[in-house]
Parts: sequence; structure tokens; C-alpha cells
Amino acid sequence: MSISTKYDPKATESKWYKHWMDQGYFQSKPNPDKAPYSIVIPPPNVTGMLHMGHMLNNTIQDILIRKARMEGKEACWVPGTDHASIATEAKVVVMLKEKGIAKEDISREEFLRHAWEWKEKYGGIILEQLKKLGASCDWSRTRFTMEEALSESVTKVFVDFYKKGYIYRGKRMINWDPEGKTALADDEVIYRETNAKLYYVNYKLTDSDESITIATVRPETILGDTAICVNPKDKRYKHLKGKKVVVPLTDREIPVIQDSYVSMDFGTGCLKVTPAHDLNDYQLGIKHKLPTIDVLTDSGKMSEAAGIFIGEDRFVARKKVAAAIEAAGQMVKIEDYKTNVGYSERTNAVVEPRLSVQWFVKMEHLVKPALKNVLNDEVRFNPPKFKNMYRSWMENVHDWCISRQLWWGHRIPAYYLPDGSFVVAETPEEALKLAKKASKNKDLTPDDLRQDEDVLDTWFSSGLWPITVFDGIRNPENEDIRYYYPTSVLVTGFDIIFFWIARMIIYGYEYRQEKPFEDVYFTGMVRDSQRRKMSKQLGNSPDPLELISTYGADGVRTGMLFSAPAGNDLLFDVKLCEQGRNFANKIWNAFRLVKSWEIDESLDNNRNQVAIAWFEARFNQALIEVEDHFSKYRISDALLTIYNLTWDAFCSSYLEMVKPDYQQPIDKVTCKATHSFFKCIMKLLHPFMPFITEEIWQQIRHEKDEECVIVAAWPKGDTEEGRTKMDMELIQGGTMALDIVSNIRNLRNSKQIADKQPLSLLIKTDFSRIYQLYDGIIRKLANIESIEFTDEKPEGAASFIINAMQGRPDELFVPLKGAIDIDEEISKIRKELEYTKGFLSSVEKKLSNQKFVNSAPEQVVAMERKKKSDAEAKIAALEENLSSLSN
RNA sequence: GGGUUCUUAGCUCAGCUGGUUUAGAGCAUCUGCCUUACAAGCAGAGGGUCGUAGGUUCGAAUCCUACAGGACCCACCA
Repeated sequence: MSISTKYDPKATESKWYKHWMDQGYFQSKPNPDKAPYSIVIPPPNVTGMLHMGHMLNNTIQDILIRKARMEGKEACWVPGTDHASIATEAKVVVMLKEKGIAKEDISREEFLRHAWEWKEKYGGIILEQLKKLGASCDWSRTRFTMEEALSESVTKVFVDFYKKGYIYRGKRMINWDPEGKTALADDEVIYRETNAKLYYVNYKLTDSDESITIATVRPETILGDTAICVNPKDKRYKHLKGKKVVVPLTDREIPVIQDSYVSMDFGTGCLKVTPAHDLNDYQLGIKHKLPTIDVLTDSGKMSEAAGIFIGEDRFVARKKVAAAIEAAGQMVKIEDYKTNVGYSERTNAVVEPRLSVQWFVKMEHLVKPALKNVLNDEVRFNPPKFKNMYRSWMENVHDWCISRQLWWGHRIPAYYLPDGSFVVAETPEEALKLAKKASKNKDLTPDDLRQDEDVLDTWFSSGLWPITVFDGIRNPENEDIRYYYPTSVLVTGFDIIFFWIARMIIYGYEYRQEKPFEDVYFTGMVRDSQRRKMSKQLGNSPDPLELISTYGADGVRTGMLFSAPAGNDLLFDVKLCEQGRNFANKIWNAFRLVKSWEIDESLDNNRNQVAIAWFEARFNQALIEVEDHFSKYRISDALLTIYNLTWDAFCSSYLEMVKPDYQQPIDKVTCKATHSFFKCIMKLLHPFMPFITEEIWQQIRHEKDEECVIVAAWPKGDTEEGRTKMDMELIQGGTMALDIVSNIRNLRNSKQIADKQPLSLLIKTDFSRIYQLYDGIIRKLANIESIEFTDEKPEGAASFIINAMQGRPDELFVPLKGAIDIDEEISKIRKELEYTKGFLSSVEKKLSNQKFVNSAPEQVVAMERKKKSDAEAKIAALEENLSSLSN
């Protein structure tokens, strides 16, 4: 029976995923005998499709959760999706439009029915896709931010915030998305530099022929001007005090006011004031008691109040207003101009500042513990550089606008009375009670109350995610929340540090007096190999499922991880996946070799003693390194360490050391040790490559081993004092042996000597014991037929120098009858001599410096002295060699 | 405009509070091999005066200053 030389992921992936599910290995429940390790998934949007960002993010979470599970912790990864209010609503609107249904024409209830249908149909897709990746989530705990329990919790929090005075309703200047027809929070606006025009427009004074010129990029808002403002110190405009001007294209007269807010050196030094459409103008308007004229509708068209161009889109109106002003002879000039324009994070529409009544959360008080506990590392940010970003935001945070003029979302639990006042309550029944009390009108009926039409910002609810997935708002004392909260780590992109992370921390301290997670692991952005963002337009965003089907889930997972340090962008290239797939294949073939072995009881069980001891030491060394990397969330480095251990130390070195000749049997001890090593490697690799490791585990596991590698115990390092020292000796010895092998192979390469042709080795050393230990290994790996010790340099031999134990340079010779080119040999030695002399002189320079010897630590000086004597010994050996060759 | 951060081999990055050889890794490159675990492989090799200029120090990729270039965050003067 031969097994294919190519590993086939398709044959294993669904099989083992199903098996894990059937065995319930992903499921978790509170267990007082185990330490909890919990992760809540950053819930993807219900409308979302799996993209490379999700792939990276969820692979890291899966690695962490699988490792914790193997370490014997009660590992719980809670999956779920986010209703994503504005994004989903936008998609549903488009979907309805395609069916010929306009949102305006249907009722709220009808719309929501369509939205829920959509959610049922598409909402689970992304989670199904995660299963293909191998994500070991506890699917029985799948949550959705708008399911009943979570919605109730959100309402409860709103009411509680309101009672505590953190929430208020007020008329403010907010960011308006004319596409989504809703208010946005400040951080939902993205500013981008945009090419625009700066229009210089003349306003005529009422009492003279004089005009004054203002500059604006939004001429359509001229129709909403209610003043002209100049700096009181500006001599050019002193005479305008108390005068009036006529708004162009209208006969409206507005005053010229004075305020130091206006800078004299920008534009013309005259500012048109439009309190309805600019935050700063709004504040000027309040200060100077100016009227407000809102010239735009909720969809960004000119309103009745504009007087002209009613119903035109603001950008069309902009051109028409400009043209009309030009026609009226009031346009002075038009310049090209670059300005920052705000775009809606979700719909990409140009955001308009707009005055409206909205709900806000006061942030000042809430922010305090959330800021403090990040700065003092109570919540650890990895990498910590994001603390600065977090801090600057938290210190300058404004009140948070939480109401959205949408239907898909958590409806605001405020109820209006006929007289216009309102009450806030968790249920309509409660609201009625409160309303009766407040209005002193016992005859109020449910029909008299009208619930607020708006819904809440998505982040108002997703900020509660780490609490609500464990039902910690409604039942603060339940077993789950007490056991799993705070969660162990949050893995997410830094782009949602304010939207989400900050808010989770805020809610955490408000409702549990405790952080929501111990650590935050920030992933970078996934970009293409040219550092461009992944986008549909560029076509540089690979389909994750296709990648998985081509390279296998394990291949894609490791491929991504090969190059993804925390906080750094991942420059994705399919070559990485290829590397991952090749790695899986390498493991597969090592497995084929080991599996093919047959034991012969009569063989010498001690033949590979040194190789086994060496690899064990090497494994422990790698394990210590891996643990260190994991403790610092250096997942890529951990993988690379295991990759090198597997490929170089295990496959290239250890297996070559111990493997018997073709179709020859193996001794029992070596076979057992190798199986054991292989299984340990499968364990280390399992978090990264769950499928192939499970497949192999199943084929080589012993009866006494755990049934699945997913629940196998994570290897424990032997880190005792004596043991570690022993390890280092073995590792150094092995390194030396491999160094000799490599030198001989190099020799073969340069002299074109076939690997099959055996060679002899002569060693000139005072430490023959250490060479004797590795005798068998050197013979086998370098095809050496005899190893002897000598005091003399033999005739016609190639030579090289090895730093054996304690750094002592020993000279090794390979006799090559007639194959030696003396000149070449001499120039090689001269080159090395030159380098060593250069090195020696740099060391001597240091040592001859009295200040260095006096002020450097003893250890450093001792090290330099040793370097010096080593180099001198090496030079002596080289020179002796050289003179014997020259003779 | 304010702030953070980065610049080390062709590419992506390690290099922690300055001192174990005259700087490491992975990938890529080059040379030779279809050697019965693996050509998705094996063996070997080459490649960097650590952005520039100063400074501190016995000693600087590592600390300080300036400059150049890049990234990001915040603010948003019409």
C-alpha cells in the first residue's frame, strides 16, 4: 500500500471538522476545576462575506483557543454576527429596489419583515465559511446582536444610562448622511482630501454701491446665509460695522457682524455665516443670535427654504448657483482648491453638517476608567503603540450621537406623550405607567404614546458584546458571565479601536466594574504584495474559499501567519499559501517515512542514542522559544520556530541521522522515540494546522494517547536547572556535528565529488571525546568511511576549521588523492586568514584601550579576551597549514 | 496645524533597557542534483559600511539632535 507523495487536504478537512463537532470538542461550559480561557469573536456583519481580513483575524483566534484547549484550559470561543444597522439596511433597500419596492412606499413593519428574511437567508453564510477555515467556535453559543436576549439587554442599558443622566436628547449640529438619511457619529465620518473650487462672490451693501467679497467652496449654502462676519481688528472692514448686505440671488438683507473667530489672512478675510450647515457657523450663530435657514432636505436636495433650485441635488445646485451668480455679475473669480471633505463611513456619501434633534451619550464620566486602565496596562494592548492613539481619542472625545434615522436596529425606548414630552422605559407597559404619572393623566391609553422612530447606533449594542453573549446585563450573577468574564483576549483590527474597543472597555467598567478582556491583539490590514488595499475594483482580493480549496485550510492559515506580526499589515501573496501548502506536504512525507518503518527486535537499541538525545534537547529549546513568543503574542515567530524545528531539525537533520537504509527495519527504541517526537511536533503544530495534524495523529497515535490531537495535552518543557545545561551541551555538540557535515558537503560540491563516494576524515584536536560522540552521525550524513585523529597535517588534503566545545578551533582534513588544487586551497586559507586577522585587530584595539578595560563589565572584557585567544589559535593553525601547503 | 511611529540583505521583518565573534530569519536569487519519505524536494553558495549628517560613550543598528523620505491617528480656516 503506497500513500500519495502529495498531501490531499480535501480528503481530511471536512472529515475531521465533522468529527470534532460530533465529539463536542468545541463546546464549553463553566468548569471550576479548570481555568477559563474565553474569546468573543468580533461579530462580522450579517450581510458580510468572508474576506482576507476575517481569515487572518479568525485564524489567530483559532490558534489561541486551540492552544488554550490543549493546555487544559476551559476554552470557549463565542461566535456570532452583528446586525450592522446602516450597512444592512442599505443592502436591504437595494434588494427591495431590485424587486421594484421603494422603502418609502412600505411600512416599517413590512420593511423589517423583508430585513429579517434577508438575515435568515444570508446571515449565516459567513459563519459557515469560518468552519471551512477550521474555526473551533462553540457554535451552540452563536449569538446575534438583535436576538431577543441581546435586544432586551440593549434596551435595559439605554434606560439605565438615561436614568443615570448619561443620555440626553437635544438639538445639535450633527453629521448627516444624505444617502442613508440618518445622523452619524463623529467617528463614522472619514475625511479625504478632495479637489474642489473656491468661489469668490460679491455681496452688495444695502446703502452704497460697495461690495464685499467672500470665498466659499459651497456656494449653494449662500441661500442659507444669515450674516457676514469680519474680524473686529481688520482695518479693511472697520467701516462695515452695523451695515447690511444683500444675499446674492435673493433680496434678503443680512447684517455684517464682527468676531475674532475670523482669520484676517485667509481668503478675503470675510466669512459668510450659514448656521444651519457648518459647525463653526452654528456656534457663531448662537453667539450672535442669528437665525438659522436650513436649505437642504434630508436627502441632500435644496429645500423650500432655499427659495430657488428647490428639489435639486446639492451638487447640481452648486453649479447652478455659481452660474447664476456669474450671470448676475457677482462672481469675482473661481480657483481650484483642495479641501478635506467628510464621507460617510458606510455609504460613502458626502456628509452634510446638519442641525437636528438627536440622542446623545455624555462621555466625560464614562471615559475615565476606560482610559486609566489602558494606560496602566490593566488592559494590555499588543503592540502597545496603539495606547497613544487610544489616549488621544479618549482625552478629546465629544458626546456620542447614538440615534439613527433607520429602521433596522434597536429601537430607542423613548415614548412621546401627546403634549410632546417623553418618558424612557424598557417596555410600552412601563412607559404607560410612567407617562400617567408624569402627566398626571390617568386616562392615557397605549395609543396615546408614540415610540421614538429612531434606532440606536450599531456600536451602542456591539460595545456590550462581551457581556451580552454571556447574558450579563439581564442576569449579572449568572454562571457563564461570572466564569468567562473578563475574556482572555480580543483579536481585532486597530481600525475599530474607537468604534468598538473603547466602547467595550467603557461598558465593561460601567456594568461589571471590570475590563472586558485581558489583552487586545491588534491585527494589521491585509494588503496585496504592492501594499495596496484589497478591493473589488482592483481585483486584488482573493476569494478565501477558493484559496482554501487550492492550498488547503492549513496551507492558507500558515501562509498568512508566516508574515503577520501583530499590528503590522499583512502583505498577502498567494506565494505565502504555496509555502504553507509545501510545508504541509513536507510534514506529510516525513509521516510517510516514519509510518513505513518496521521494527526488528534484534537490532541494537542504542544505535541512535545521541541523535535521540540531541533532538530531545533541540525540541525543548524550540518549545521554550515558542512559549516565549506566545506569551508576547508573537504568533508569526512562534510558527517560524516550529517551522524550523520541523523542517530543519526534525526532517533534514534528525530523520536523516536515524533513518535506516531503504526497506531496512529499525530498532525499537529509535522507532518509539521518533513516533513520540512526531506526535509532539503534531501537537505544537495543531493550533496552526489543525487538519493535517489530526489526520496524522489518528494514524500514528498509540492506544494510550488522547483520541484526538485537538484535545491532546500541550507538550511541557523540561526547564530544570541541570537539565537545561545538559540540553545546551547536546545542542552545541549537534550544531558542531552538523557544521562538520555541512563543510564536507560543501567540499563535495566545490570539488564535484559525488555524495555516493565515501571520504575519510582526519581531525587534529585535544578533545577527541566530543567527536567520538558524534562519530556515527557524521559518518552517515556526510558519507564518511573513516574518522581518525592526527597530530600532523596530512599530504594532499582539503582542510577546514571547526569551533568545537569551548570555542576551541580544531582543524579537520579530508584527504583527496590528487583532487587537491594547491593554489585554490592556499587562496581559500589566505582569505580566511585575512578575515580572522581583521577580526583579531578589532578585538585587540578594544583590549588595548585602557578605558574599555576599566569601564566595561568584567564579563564583557573576559569575552573579548577569549575572542582574542581563539582568534590567535585559529590564525596559528591557518598559518601552519599555509606553510605546509607552500612547501 | 498637533501627535504617534517607521526607515536593517531584492522583498517582508527580528534585533528587549548600548557590549557572546566584523548584524540575523523567512521568502526570493544563483550553482549542482529526478539520491527509493518528499522536485510542493535535496545539497551548497552569494547578498547589508543598519535612511543622511552630527553628537553622547571606552563602545551605537540600539541613546540624543537635526535633516530627508514613508505610514498612520486627531483636528478641519470658510
